[in-house]
Amino acid sequence: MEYDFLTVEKKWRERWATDQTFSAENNSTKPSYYVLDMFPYPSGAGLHVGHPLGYIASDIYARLKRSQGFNVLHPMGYDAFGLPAEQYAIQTGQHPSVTTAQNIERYREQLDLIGFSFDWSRQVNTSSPEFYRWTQWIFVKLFHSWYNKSSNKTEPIESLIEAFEHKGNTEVFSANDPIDSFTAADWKSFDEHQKRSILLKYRIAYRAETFVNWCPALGTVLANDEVVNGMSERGGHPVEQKKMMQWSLRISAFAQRLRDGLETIDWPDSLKEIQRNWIGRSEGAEVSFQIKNSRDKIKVFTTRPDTIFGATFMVLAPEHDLVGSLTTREQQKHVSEYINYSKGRSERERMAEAKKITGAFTGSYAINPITGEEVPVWIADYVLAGYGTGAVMAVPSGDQRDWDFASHFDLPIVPVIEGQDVSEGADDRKDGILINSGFLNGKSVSQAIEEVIERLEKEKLGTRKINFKLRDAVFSRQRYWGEPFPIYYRDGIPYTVDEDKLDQIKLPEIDHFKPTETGEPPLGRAKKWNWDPKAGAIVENGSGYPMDLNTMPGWAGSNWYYLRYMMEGKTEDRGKEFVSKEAVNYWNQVDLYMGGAEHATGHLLYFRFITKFLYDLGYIPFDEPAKKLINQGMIQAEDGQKMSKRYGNVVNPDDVIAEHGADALRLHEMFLGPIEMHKPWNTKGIEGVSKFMRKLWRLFHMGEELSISDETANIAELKSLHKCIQKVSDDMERFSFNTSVSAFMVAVNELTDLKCNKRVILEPLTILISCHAPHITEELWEKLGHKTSISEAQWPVFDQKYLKEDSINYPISFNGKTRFQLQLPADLGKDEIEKEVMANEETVKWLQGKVPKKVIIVPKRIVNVVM
RNA sequence: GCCCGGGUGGCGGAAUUGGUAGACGCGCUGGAUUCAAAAUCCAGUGAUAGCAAUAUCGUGUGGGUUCGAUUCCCACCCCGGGUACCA
Repeated sequence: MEYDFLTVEKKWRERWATDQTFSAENNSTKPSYYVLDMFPYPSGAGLHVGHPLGYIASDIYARLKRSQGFNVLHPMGYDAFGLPAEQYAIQTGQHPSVTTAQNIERYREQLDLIGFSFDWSRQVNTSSPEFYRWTQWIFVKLFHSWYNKSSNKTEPIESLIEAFEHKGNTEVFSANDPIDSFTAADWKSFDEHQKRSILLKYRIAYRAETFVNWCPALGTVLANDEVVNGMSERGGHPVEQKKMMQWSLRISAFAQRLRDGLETIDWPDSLKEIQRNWIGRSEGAEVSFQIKNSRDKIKVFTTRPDTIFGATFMVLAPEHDLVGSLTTREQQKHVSEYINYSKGRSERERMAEAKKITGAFTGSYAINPITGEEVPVWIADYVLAGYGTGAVMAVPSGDQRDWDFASHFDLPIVPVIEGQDVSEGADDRKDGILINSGFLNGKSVSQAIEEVIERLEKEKLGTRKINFKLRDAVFSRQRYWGEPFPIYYRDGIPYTVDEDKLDQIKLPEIDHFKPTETGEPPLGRAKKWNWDPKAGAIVENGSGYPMDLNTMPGWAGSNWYYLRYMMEGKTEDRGKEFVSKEAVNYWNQVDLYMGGAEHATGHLLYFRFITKFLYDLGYIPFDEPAKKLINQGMIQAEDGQKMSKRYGNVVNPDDVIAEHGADALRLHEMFLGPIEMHKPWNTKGIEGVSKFMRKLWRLFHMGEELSISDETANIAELKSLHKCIQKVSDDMERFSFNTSVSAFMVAVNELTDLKCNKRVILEPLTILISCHAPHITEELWEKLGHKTSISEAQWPVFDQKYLKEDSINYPISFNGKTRFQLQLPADLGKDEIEKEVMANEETVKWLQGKVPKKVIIVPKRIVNVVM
């Protein structure tokens, strides 16, 4: 009888479900191991064969760890808030929760077919009130915290208030935007409105008017990582810069720690590099330029303070705060025309026309703090309002953009490094000897940087400064299908709903999911969306304080979901904490996190950020969420194109499973190539793994009957088995699943040739294969008479002694070319081999009495005689 | 432009530390079995020359280090990813 995968797979699918074979225990004496997948967004399209690739790999590893005696947490859930469900709702009028529930059901069916060892009892759904109640709770914590740069950690806002009460804000060193200083007495004289306005500028979750990415087509703001080439990541609509009042998270305060933390985690180098570039650290100095005949100062950031003698003009971003006061009467018209022009250019136009040089002179002059020279102040949109101070000292000899600008507007270009050629363009050399630079002449670049900064700091004209590209993350969205903010407003000041009342803040029912006629977010349509703090309840509009109308972005739930899985039981039963101390102490960090590299600057950064935040406040005992991360590649269509409903090239896993079985699908996906590689789906190849499974099945059977002997094994059989144990164990430990599949294909072929049907060989072989192909091995395991699941079987132990050989064939080569081979006993030492080689008849014949310079012996490989 | 990866048969890919390149699978060729097919099994399969043993060449290109290089170093070409007025 041939292997009947349909019947066998159905049997074990049901058995695993009823026995709850893979549910993890929080009380266990075994060591813990946490294998996590990036949970899917349940879209209407269902899964294609590319989606489960990472899940299969992590499932294999989770099964391996179980066999090795670990208590394994391997959960799954749904990242269910988001735009597609909402857009579908706008089109059809169906509530997003209805379509989301349908999609989840479909996903579950598809996932179950593949035979994953997920602990479904711990499933999470970010859009369920029981879950998002805790997302809201974390937001409340973010709101009631500030970043203390002196202790370099997050602290409760109470410690800031205490500092204000004692010393005002002059000695508080925080990661907030600069605000006016005040004394302890001032603070005490402020009313609540004033105090709260000031505190808002310090909070980790704060509301402020900033330049944000506004997408008119989606009707919402977007975070930087959700914008690709000036277009929205979702839908590809144009995005423009707009100054708006929005919630933001102060992730920039964590920039240095997010960068440093990369050194402590085992993540792919390429991914760490992407995060490093995104965080974008640069060392340099902040320098103040006094404006001539004015009290105003322009602060600039530069990484090259040594070139300050070459700074022949200044450029401000058109949005810079000082533009108004610096513009002289004569230049007024000119400047405002330019500001209007640059406002009218969309982000995309600016990118497309990057080479176009534009700008306007303000009429003012700044005084170079080192040379005392007067330099003109210009505005131009090649200087970004959002980076550094929004102003630069332009050094056209060293910076190409400054050079282009200087050439176009006929401004002076002064070389400041020996040998600099500025006739054709800027000459951006990183080392050399300074010239035309007063007291820096003759110094090297690195020396000059140090001396300028020292001088600036001594004369209080500037400071050493490290700048980061990482911007604070805009956290509010003008959408319906997301977590509502637990925030209400009194006199325009945000207040949080009390922690114990958060379960009141559920998404309100509304009749349409579009923005209101007055341009408010969809929640503006809710008839009952006011808060009564005394009653602790949502009340009819007009009878309480208005609630915030925004919702949180898609990544709000996904940045902490991994902690929720640590709690036992269904979401609604998981107690009064987002995660218990006992659970988080037992499971600790994620040991293996599997997911796509496309989340490098989004989810994977926020995930690390929120972990550091919760660590600072003492809720969790670690400040990096995942020790090891593996990025699975993408499976493309056979022509290398992306698999998508749009291109009609989707291969459905259900169809593959119906034809070849789930185990064949699993083996085949692993066999396609290294896990992290992008690769096209190959239909032909699956025949190979189907053939392999039939061979495996036949190894246990004689005709229809199970045919297993209790004889002891011979050397050849033991050698075959132990070769396989060694290779498969090594390969799986380094996540090389394609070669581990090869290894047991080799073993099955060898044992078939040896006509081996011995229990002592086949039983451990089955365990080796069980992680990759769980259904067939479970069936064989039961046929062998075992009462427990194969996932509880112990991983076989490798024994070197079975691989030892009696003799080794040494290829003998002279000057790198092989001449002949010599059979020698395997246990000879290097000296003995050399003696044998030199005494050998053929060697003597070849040497003709000459003495070789050296004889190089590489054990088991080759003997090289060098003349 | 800058920063990371990578380039091996007809194809997907092995080669873990510098040590017999091409494991394993697909495809292809020939054979066995069969009325026939499917399935299965056996043999072959980097290129060139040869009946063969064998020889020569061969890991993007050119050079270098080494007894020995897919692996290390230098220069270049090509492909993939990230990022981009970041001062």
